[in-house]
Amino acid sequence: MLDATVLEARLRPAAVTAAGWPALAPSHDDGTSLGDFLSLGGARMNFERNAEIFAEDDAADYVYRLVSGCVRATRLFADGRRQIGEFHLAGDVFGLDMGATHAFAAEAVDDCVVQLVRRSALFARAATDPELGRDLWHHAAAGFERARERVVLLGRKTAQERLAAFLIEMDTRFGGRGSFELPMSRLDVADYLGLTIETVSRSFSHFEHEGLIALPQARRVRFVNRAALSWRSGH
Amino acid sequence: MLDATVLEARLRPAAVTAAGWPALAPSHDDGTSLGDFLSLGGARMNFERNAEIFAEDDAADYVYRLVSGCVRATRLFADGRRQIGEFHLAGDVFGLDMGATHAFAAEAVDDCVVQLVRRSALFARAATDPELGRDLWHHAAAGFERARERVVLLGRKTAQERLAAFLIEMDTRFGGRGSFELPMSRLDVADYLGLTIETVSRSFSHFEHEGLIALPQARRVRFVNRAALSWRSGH
DNA sequence: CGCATTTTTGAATCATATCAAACCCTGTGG
DNA sequence: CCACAGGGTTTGATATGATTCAAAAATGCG
Repeated sequence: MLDATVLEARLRPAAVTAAGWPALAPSHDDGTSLGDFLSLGGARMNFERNAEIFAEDDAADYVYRLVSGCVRATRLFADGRRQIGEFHLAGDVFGLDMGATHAFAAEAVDDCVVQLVRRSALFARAATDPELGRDLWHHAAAGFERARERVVLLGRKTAQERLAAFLIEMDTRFGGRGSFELPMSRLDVADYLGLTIETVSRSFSHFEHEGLIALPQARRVRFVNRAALSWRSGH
Repeated sequence: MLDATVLEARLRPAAVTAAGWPALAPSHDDGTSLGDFLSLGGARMNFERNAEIFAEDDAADYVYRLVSGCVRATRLFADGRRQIGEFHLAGDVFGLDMGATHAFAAEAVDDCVVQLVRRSALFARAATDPELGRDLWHHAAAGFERARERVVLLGRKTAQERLAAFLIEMDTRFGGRGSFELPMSRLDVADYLGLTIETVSRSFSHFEHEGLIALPQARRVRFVNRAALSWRSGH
């Protein structure tokens, strides 16, 4: 739990330049007063593996911050096809839709702890707090940039390029140590990358046989040749 | 490339065409003070068909508003693959990236008139104008929502579903009259939908033969059975 | 008109999906 | 300690939607 002192430290007054809305290093985690707003004011809730946090078309009255665990944003077709829009990891703020209802459902990939506040409270505060307003823009703009990169990935990359890009993204988000545990199943990865579970599994095996990664367990990934993997991602 | 010097050169009176921008239906544009800010303060520039407005990795110092014409946001791979991130139509604001450089290039699909202001001017104003701050959020959030829908389209829809969704999107943006002229080539459509030009052409022909659309000319589309087309889009 | 560009159509090929089955964990209970 | 069960993962064989290669037909333009 954050106390007021930690909050002060995170507000980073030095970041405000003459321009007013400086370009911050893009990151999944806002690490800004938006996150702090959620951290401090938010009620806490637990969700177990596969629990629905909110459904598509649910009223978008709350904004969420993931304290721990992993969440997937999903869109389900009538015929069973599924697309995962994004994965959220600890620290990420999600559920902040523009319309009155959520455009994607949110489900717990594993056991999750989230904090939530009313969207109206956030907007009310933003009306008087210019820094929070700037952070809201940052949050939306960062989401936009990630989504555009995914458009490129899904529109033009091969199965192996998609998986390589995914592994590098996950490594980066887990700290860039080149070794991490995936919280999601192969099926989740497939629905994130616009592929089938079999193609994802085959691509994993392919990278392992090629010596780009090691897979001590199915969900445990260790980079053996990061440069080659990065090359394979198609940049 | 568009550095400040080149910009100055291009801003000479010759480049500034005659009066008042036409009252075009704002498609993606918010129609808010963000658009107004660009409309009122912006210098005007013309670009002819296929001209580059800015390149990928160019400094993102300017924000643009399309007065007339159509612009494509493109990402080019080293091996020639291309993905179009979005099409911008009259009224749209574009080029407002979060980072220091543009993540996509912008090119004129047909002859275009754009207005532009320095991003720093926009941000400076946003620091003191809460309404403009809110509009910036709106702009980014709307872009985010569109990009997410495209993730679903590219990740899970068939070629025909993609084209149907595209035609409905274009019709909506052109006023929803069920009859419109596409400004872009089949190749542009293909690179927008993550397909090849042949597959796009075949899908057009298929819809025509099925009686869903009429194609008096290749780029002139008239809806014959909108409901069926909408159904085909996979929603 | 004649030439370049764009679009359409056809045939062959390929990457990925689909169908099917085996494998491998990990927890449970005899 | 082993048998078993169930979810998750991998692998194999085949099918298919989209791509690629090729060429004809429109379209537009000087």
